[in-house]
Amino acid sequence: MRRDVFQAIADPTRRAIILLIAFQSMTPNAIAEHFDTSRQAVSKHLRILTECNLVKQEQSGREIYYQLNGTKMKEVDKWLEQFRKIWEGRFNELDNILSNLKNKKK
Amino acid sequence: MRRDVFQAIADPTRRAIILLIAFQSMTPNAIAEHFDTSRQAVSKHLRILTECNLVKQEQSGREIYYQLNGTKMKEVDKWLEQFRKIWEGRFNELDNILSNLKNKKK
DNA sequence: AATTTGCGAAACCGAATGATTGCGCTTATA
DNA sequence: TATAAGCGCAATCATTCGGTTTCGCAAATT
Repeated sequence: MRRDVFQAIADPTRRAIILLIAFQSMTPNAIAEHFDTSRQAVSKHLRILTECNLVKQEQSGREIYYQLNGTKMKEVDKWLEQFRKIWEGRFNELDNILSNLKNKKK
Repeated sequence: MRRDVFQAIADPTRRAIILLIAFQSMTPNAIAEHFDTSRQAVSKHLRILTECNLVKQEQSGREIYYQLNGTKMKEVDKWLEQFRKIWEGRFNELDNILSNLKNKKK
């Protein structure tokens, strides 16, 4: 069973849950109310999110509050960092320079 | 068939392919040499990456060079942006302040 | 002209995924 | 104390996923 952040955020419902509890921890029931699936389905998502440390839980009586572990999200950002140079246009600029040189040659 | 960036980068092989062609476009055969899977399997991955616009192709005779579309990666970054505040520690600092207040009360 | 090379598409297969349903446990409420 | 509420877990099921194998086609090579 693969359990990494990338697989966790692949599911749209899971991304919605992450967003939902990002700034306020919530119980499974409260989360489930925001979607048209069962509480058990949400519970399963929360288990996956917990298993890859994207989410922490805090028990309070019979209720369990789930909270986002923001730090873990950094992993995705770290991976993305490798490509940031590309989309920030530096490589496009390089392309332009090369094209210009080509054109001058003609 | 869901075809979005998040689902595309969920697979580790696909992430490796993305990294591989990020700075130099490559043919399916050349890519396949870097993994222990068949060219056809790589082709399937490239199809998925193409379908969600993460990858562009350029034909040259019978060879097809695949190239990363860096811009598309921005979508992930954009989604991540929502959480950046959290892991950058501002919320953790808030937590610390609250804990300190609690301790002082005791 | 015959053969090899590079490629995508289709058929197939076992494993994983996401959802539902039924269950049992613990905690709160009547 | 009996009942209800909140939760996780296990079984089940249809669907998707990632891989291989086989095939056909166009472009190179001989």
